[in-house]
Amino acid sequence: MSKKLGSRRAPTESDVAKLAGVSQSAVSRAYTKGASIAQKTREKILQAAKELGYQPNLMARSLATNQSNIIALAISNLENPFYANVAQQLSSQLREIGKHILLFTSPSDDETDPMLERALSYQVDALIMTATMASPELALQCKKAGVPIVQINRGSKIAGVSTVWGENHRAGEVAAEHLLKTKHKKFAFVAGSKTSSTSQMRQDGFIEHLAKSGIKNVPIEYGEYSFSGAANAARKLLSTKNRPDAIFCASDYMAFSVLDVAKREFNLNVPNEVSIIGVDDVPEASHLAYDLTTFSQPAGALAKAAIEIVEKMNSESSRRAMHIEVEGQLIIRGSTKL
Amino acid sequence: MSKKLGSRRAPTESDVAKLAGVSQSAVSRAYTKGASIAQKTREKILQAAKELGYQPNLMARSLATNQSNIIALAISNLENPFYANVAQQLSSQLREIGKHILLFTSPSDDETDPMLERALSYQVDALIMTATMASPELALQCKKAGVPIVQINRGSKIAGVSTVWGENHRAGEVAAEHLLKTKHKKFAFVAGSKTSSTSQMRQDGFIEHLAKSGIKNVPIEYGEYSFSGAANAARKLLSTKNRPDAIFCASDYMAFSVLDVAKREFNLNVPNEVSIIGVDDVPEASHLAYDLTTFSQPAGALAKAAIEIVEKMNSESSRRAMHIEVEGQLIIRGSTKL
DNA sequence: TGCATTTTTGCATACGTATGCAAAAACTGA
DNA sequence: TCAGTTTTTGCATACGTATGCAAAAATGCA
Repeated sequence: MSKKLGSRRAPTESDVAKLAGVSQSAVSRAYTKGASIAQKTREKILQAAKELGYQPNLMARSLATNQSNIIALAISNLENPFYANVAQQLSSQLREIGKHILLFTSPSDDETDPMLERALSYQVDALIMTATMASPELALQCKKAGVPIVQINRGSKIAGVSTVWGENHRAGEVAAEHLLKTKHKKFAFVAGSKTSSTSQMRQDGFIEHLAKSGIKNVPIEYGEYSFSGAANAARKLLSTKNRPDAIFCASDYMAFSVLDVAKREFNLNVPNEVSIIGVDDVPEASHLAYDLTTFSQPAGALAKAAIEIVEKMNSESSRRAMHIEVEGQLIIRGSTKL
Repeated sequence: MSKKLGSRRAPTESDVAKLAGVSQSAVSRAYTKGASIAQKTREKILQAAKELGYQPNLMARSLATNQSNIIALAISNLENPFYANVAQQLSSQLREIGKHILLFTSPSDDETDPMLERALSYQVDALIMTATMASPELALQCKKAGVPIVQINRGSKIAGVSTVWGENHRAGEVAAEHLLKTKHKKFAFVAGSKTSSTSQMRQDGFIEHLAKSGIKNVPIEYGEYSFSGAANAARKLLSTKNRPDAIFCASDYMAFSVLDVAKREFNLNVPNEVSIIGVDDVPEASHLAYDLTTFSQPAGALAKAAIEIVEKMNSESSRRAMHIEVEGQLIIRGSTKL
């Protein structure tokens, strides 16, 4: 019947100003930390604002200040609990400093997503990427726009891209060391994807450490970081005549799949017939169904480091990329024999 | 050394206009679907834009049009794979229509989050909530601002709040029916939280259907939708002298925990000594470690329904809340005996 | 009290895009 | 070719907030 029933536009600073009997700029200053405004005036304004239910229009603010308090998060796969966990951590840590996440999920791992350039349209303060890689063009655009890029858990050869990661090389070493110490003989590795530097480093640490003890020709299969891919890798590894008694997986998520296959399809006793180690220590790893030995990669610490970088680069409008390595440790559970 | 090395501001429509030899408004029209502009002019403009690497400033656009193409997603717990899945679905479906998600994670389930009011500051086009409830005040604010609220998988008694959910009551009925048909005798229910209408409906369906067969006094424990909460619930249920041989859980996530406890702590054979049914059919439910019988609640369909509502309400600037129920089905796996 | 200093205030304008309106240009048909 | 019609264009202004600058008010000090 009526045209815009009740949808009067939201109150603005001018409305508040009128009610409080001051100018619009005064209202603006009342909300700006450290602005020059008398205490009494501010109170009067906040009172008026409350009365009207005023909420600042962050789009307008962003336009004026050229920063949005929005951070773009590119994530490939929320189903992988590790990344879900990182997202959760980022979100809750960012909310404490008044920033929010604009979510970009990309269809597949490890590909560069053209959609990401649109993120820049939102004037985001930074771009945090997990398990996706920045394309050189994107990096260039971001550089031009002064938007820092931080990659969590992926390396980058592109200058100007910051990185945060766990102790990947050491994860491999420590896994190898522990498996050697516990008298395993035949080793195998389930890698992520061929292009993943993270997976590569874990692999290097593992293989190199084994080599020191004279162990060569460790079989490697690619699980592509997916559940089904890892299952296939496990099937290949476990059906060879020379079946491994120790499998190191480049991620917990894949390790779960390998565990499933070993136990249910091959009827193997874990850990007595085959031990399995993952990397990440996602919450599920401690669930009794998996009870997975794993090298931890704490999502909270990764998130914290990424945010630190973003804040620093934004406040100093610095262009120099930063790199932070976050410590992990081996968590011994029931999927490896003693 | 120099002040703002290379951080020239991003090109604007005016820059493009100058290069293309047209007015700023022409550039704007070149990007506006259905605007009045000659084909040749548009091409000239797009060419110039490409040359400059121009990206529209969505903040400015939002300010002018009063809509942002951003949808706020409030989610309590990304660790619960069901919600991670819903988020993933929403994100990928929204990207197809050029919209994006601003993520709000709240610390705890089922609480209303004061931070959410800030979402309105971003001029979001809609607010989608999963496993969190809109407070009446928030609903009022949204109504004033013309921002539709859609709750996924939670009921709401607040007028004007739309809802999307699975067949909760039927889930309980079907679970009860299947357990009866397969000769179970002693039943139990692991509920979510006391305030969750979803849990309540599943419970009602379950209890009522059992009552029809003369089964009364079904024990109920609250798992609070958390892994540890469900573990405690399972411990209580399984340590009674009259131990149940069939447990229905209000979510897969809790069912996993119950499975863990039954198998590892009580050394029970699942399904021969106790059968377990969940609700959701998250991807993990099909993993061999759990192999969980469950009543499905398809995340993709829920997301689709939610988006449908948002689009409809926005295009018609309608105020009438909508309610959609999405069909599910019982997926029989190895956690229930035949 | 009067002058110098500091604090607070309002004015004016900028941020980048969208759009109503009128002017200009491009068509149409005879 | 010309008048009438339609399409395309530019001008001007609006959206809501931030901020440099100068005016005004408040404060300090003698």
